[in-house]
Amino acid sequence: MKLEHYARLSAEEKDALDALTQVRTRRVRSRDDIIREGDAPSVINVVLEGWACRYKTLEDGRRQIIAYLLPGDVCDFSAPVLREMDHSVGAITTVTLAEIAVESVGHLFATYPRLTQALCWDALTSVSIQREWTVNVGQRTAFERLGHLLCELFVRQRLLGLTRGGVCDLPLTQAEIADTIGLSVVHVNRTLQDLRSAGLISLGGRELTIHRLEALQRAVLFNPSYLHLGHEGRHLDAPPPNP
Amino acid sequence: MKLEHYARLSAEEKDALDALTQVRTRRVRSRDDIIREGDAPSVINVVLEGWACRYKTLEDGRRQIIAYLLPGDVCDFSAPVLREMDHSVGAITTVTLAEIAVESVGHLFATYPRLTQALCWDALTSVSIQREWTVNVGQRTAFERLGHLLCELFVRQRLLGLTRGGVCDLPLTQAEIADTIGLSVVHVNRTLQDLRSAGLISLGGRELTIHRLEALQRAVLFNPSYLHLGHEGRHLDAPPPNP
DNA sequence: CGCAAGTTTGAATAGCCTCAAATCCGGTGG
DNA sequence: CCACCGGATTTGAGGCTATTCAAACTTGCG
Repeated sequence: MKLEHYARLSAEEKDALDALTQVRTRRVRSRDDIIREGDAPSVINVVLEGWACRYKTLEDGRRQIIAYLLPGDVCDFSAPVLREMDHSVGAITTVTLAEIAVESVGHLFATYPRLTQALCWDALTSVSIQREWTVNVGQRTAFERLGHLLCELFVRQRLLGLTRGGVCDLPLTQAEIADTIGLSVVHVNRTLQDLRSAGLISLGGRELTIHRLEALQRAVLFNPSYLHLGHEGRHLDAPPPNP
Repeated sequence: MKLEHYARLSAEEKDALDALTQVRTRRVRSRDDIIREGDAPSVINVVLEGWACRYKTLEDGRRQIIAYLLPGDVCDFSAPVLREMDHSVGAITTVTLAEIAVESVGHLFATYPRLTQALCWDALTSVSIQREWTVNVGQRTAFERLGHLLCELFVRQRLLGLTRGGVCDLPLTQAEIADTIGLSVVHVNRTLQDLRSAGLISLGGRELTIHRLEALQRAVLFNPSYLHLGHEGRHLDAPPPNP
C-alpha cells in the first residue's frame, strides 16, 4: 500500500507483495527490541502495524532516536549487504512485523522492475528524512525542532491514511521526543506548552491535534519537499479518505 | 578504487569503471555549487578529486552541512529515481567530477553484479554516516562533536590513502565546521583550543594532525563501526601505503 | 603593501540543562 | 468501586553552555 505512493503497481505486483508479507508475521511488545545493534538478521522485517524507532546508544547511556518507522517501513534494509546492524530498532507500541526471506525479495525484484523502483524511491526518501533530521537538530530552535517533528509525523501518517482530520496518533512519551530532537525532557515539556499556548496544537492521551497546519509549518520552517510526496501517488493536500 | 574496499573487483570490472569515469570530467571552483537544490541532474556526478559538501539552507539563511564528499563519493545518487534534488552540493576545494550517464550505469550493473553490491554497500554506509551525524549533533557536547567530526574525516581519508602518518588535509574554515556540527563560529574556535590544549590535535593551514588517535576516539566516544570498514577490503588498523 | 577573509579574544546574555519535588494519570488489586 | 502504585507530566530555581555582538589580530593573496 505504501509503495503505491511511489509507482503505480499492477494487481499482479500487489498480489506478489501481499503473498510475501503474509508468509510469516511476528509480534513485538511495546518497549521491546525488534533488532539489536550487532545482530545480523537473516530476514527482512517490515512494519505492518504499530510504531517502531531506530536508535543508537552511547556508552554512557545517552540515547538518540534516529528514525521512526510507521506501517510499511522496512527495519533492516542493510541486512542483505552489510554484515551487522550498527544500531537497534525498538518497538514504541506493540508492533506486528512481516518477516521476509532475503532470497524471495531478490526474486521478486528480478521479476517486477517497477517494484524495485518503488523500493528505491522509498529508501531514498528515508535517507532524505535522515538528512532533514540532521538539519533539525543542528540548526533549529527548540520550538522549531519540536514543531517540525510533529509536522513530519502528522504528514507521514496522513500519507498512510492514518489521520482523522487534523488528528493523528502520537504514542510517544516526552522522554522519547526529547531523545529524538536532542533536548531534555523538561525542556520538551515547556516547549510543548509554548506550542499549545500558541494555539497550534493539542497533545495528550497519545493523540496529537494540529489546529492550523499551514501556520505551524510556517512557524517552524517545515518544508515537506524532503518527504518527496506526490510523484505518481496521492498528494499532500489531497489526503486519502478514511475507512 | 574506493569501491575496492567493499568487494574485490576483477580487472575487467575495474576497467569498466575507469572507462566510465574518463568519458567526461568537469571542474568546479572552490565555493561554487556543483548541484543546486531543485535541479534535476541528468547525469550522475562522482567526485574524483577535492572536497565537496551537501548542505541545506533554511529560509532565513541558517545553513547546515549534512555530509562531506571525498574522492570516490557520488553527489547525486537519487537523480535517476527522485525527481529533483532536495538539497545542494557545493565545492569546498576545487573539485574534479566525473559525469556519468545514467544509462551507462544501468548497463554496467546488469553486466557486473559485484559492482552493484559494492555500490549498495557504499550507499548504505553513507546512510549510516548520516545517522551517526544525527547522534553527533543531538547528543554530544561541543568537545565531543568536534572531535568526532575530526576523527571521521581523518579515518575516511586514511581509507582512501590520503593521510601521511597522523596528518591529513582539512580544507574547512571554522565557519564551515560550525555549520556542520551546529555550533557558532566563536564556540568552534574555543572548542578547537580545548582539543589542542588537551594535546589531542593540531590544526592550522588546511592541515590536521591527530597526535593520539586512540585517546581522541575514547575522549569523544568515536566508535568507527558506523563506517563499516574492513569487510573484504583493507582494515582500519592497516592503512594503505602512500604513493 | 594593503585588502579581505579567516581566526581569536572579551563581555554580556539567552537558551537549555540539572536537580528536585509536586501533580496527574492509567492500570491493578483489594 | 476505591486505594494504591509506578510511570509520565508538570513546575520551580539555579547554573552552565553556547550565543551574540563587537573588536582586534593574523594570514594569504593580488
